[in-house]
Amino acid sequence: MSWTDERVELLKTMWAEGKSASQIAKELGSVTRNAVIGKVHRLGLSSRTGDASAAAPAAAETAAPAAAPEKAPEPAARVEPAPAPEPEPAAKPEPVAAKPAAAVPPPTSGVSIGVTPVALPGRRQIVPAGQPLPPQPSANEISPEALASVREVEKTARKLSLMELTERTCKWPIGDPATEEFWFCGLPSVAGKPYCEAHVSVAFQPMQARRDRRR
DNA sequence: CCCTGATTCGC
DNA sequence: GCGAATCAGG
Repeated sequence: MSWTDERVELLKTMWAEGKSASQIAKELGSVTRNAVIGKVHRLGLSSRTGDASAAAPAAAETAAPAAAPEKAPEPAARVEPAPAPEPEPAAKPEPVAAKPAAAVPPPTSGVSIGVTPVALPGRRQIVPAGQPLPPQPSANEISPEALASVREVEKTARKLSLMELTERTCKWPIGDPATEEFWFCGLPSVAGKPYCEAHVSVAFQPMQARRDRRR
């Protein structure tokens, strides 16, 4: 495929929104990030001046490709890009589940039939900061053995922050989101899944096994 | 290692 | 004009 007018327009838009060359390449398809960068330069919009308002959302997109604000009205042309508000997990009142909506809860689609996601840690409802924490995966949902083995694996977690998550890192939350003791597993994720081997095994369980364990 | 954008240069 | 290869950096 080549640089049709529409594709160029898309490129311009996305670039202005602050998306990375690789993201743009992925969305356009049939082009590499190199091609995108090359085009960007030839178009002379490399300095990314058009509009800095959307620069921040782009970062979050790496971890949560779900939905990002497409455009925000910018009153006046800003010369300096607005500094990106850095989401500090422990400082943010919001629960983890609010942001990586696509990351934390197990995917409801793309999962093979007969397998169902189990209750996850941070995901209940909106829990105000300072409130009692949502329980970690409870023992009645996950077998003691599996739980123990996961705890072991978690000792080797990479302890990534929200911003450090990529498509290939395990997005399982570990610890208390309201404190410094919070991070994401970060170990290599299983291809196509949001979690590493260990966490996939607790997140996705055969319906049969799960039913049998219920009280 | 994962990723970023910038540059070069043969096509 | 195009984009792979490469560079420089986080």
